[in-house]
Amino acid sequence: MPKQAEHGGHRAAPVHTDPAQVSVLTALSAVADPVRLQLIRELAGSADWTRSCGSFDVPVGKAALSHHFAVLRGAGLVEQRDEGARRVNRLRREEFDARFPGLLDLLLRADGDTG
Amino acid sequence: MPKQAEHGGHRAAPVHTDPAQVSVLTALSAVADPVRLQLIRELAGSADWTRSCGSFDVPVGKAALSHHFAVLRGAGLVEQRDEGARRVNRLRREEFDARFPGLLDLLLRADGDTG
DNA sequence: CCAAGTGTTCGATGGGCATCATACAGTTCA
DNA sequence: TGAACTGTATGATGCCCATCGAACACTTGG
Repeated sequence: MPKQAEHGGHRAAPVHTDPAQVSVLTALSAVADPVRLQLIRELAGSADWTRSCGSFDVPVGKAALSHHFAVLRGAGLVEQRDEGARRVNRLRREEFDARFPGLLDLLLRADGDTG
Repeated sequence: MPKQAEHGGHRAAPVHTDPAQVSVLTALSAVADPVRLQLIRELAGSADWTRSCGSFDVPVGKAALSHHFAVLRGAGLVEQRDEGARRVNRLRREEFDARFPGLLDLLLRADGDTG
């Protein structure tokens, strides 16, 4: 039978930050990076909990990728959950938008230019 | 009589960038800095063309300050005009807001925390 | 005409961050 | 059980950027 992550599981759960207690500067710095911007946009185009970390088309190695997701978590932008061997993601739309109204919309609508 | 900056003046006019052709990443990077954020906020609290570059209460030398204003110009956030020996500033509220709706409001309203 | 004030430019410096390669820890499946 | 896969942790590296000091250009007022 597939293991169900009983009694917490053996893996270290990802540390999350409540968007409510994220500073403006932290949020802006998190978002002012081409790779992370791409991650956010790609994530926004997918249903919640359907994208594992490795499933993003990003020109960096997996170590850097892991780092970027940590930054996004620290900015309250992304929530992660372990699902077997994979770690799946969810964009914290409403919570983040409550803290920084309009910012997420801006990133997702801004003419697609990332340069 | 006071000299009126006739026929263009001898000083190099500041180079401006139209907000309409500023990339999202450029705008975010410009704004994701504590000193520049403070400049924007202070500038937003003053009437247009009333603040010279040196009049801001910022913990950096004048060389760095000059650099920061250049970045803000390059992001389409600030317009500058020479007025005698001083260079006075104006926040390009409407133009910038037309390109990045809500971003400026976000910076100015975001709970005053800059950390 | 000279001194004081304002701002830019230049070169150098330091720190932070993005990245990588490697090693490691869990998970899945044959 | 062992090989393949997914992601994290660590140390090293390189680069970008914020900062500074100093020199320079221009303006203003004595």
